[in-house]
Amino acid sequence: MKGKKLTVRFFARPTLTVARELLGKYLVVKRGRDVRAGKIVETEAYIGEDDKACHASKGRTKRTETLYAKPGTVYVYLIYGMYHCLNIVTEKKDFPSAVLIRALEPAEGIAAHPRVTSGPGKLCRALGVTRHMNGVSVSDAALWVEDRGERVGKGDIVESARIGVEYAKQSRHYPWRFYLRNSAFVSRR
DNA sequence: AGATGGATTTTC
DNA sequence: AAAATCCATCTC
Repeated sequence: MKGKKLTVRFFARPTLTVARELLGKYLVVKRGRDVRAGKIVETEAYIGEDDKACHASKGRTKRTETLYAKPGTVYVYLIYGMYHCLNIVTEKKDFPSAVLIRALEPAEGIAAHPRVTSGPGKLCRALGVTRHMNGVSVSDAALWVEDRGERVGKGDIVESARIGVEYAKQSRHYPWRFYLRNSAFVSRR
């Protein structure tokens, strides 16, 4: 199955819009002949230095530099020493914002079981994504997002508070997590 | 130079 | 409830 590759322009828009519209799109990772893909079923938005849950709230550092890159840039970081999280930078260069990919429905090259991609750390392991991919662009040949023509209606999308960022007190009031209502592959069911 | 603490997952 | 495990960032 082949789809239409999303351009940088798709990501150069408000982060909440990108987070919503990524649902139902396909994330594809290619390494040599090894192609792995999955439908995006859960995302979270992280927006700007004022967002306490966003890594950029600490300012521009070596680690967060990627968040300030061009839209469409992939931001991968290591968490808890064991897991990687994959984000795609949004909006515009020098404004730190990104969408965290939290769950996939396996499509190609991944076991079709919710267990392997239902969570940001797990899906990176399933896709073979590591911090070495930090800074690559979705316009490169290693990783991209494509539209396979699946329609996602407004009623298919559930909004909720983000996971694991309770310390950012305001986060409770910002429903910046989005997932497909009917997906069995969402984390924290 | 040493301490600290995660946008997680699994297991006891 | 707590371990597993590493590195960017903070503190001295």
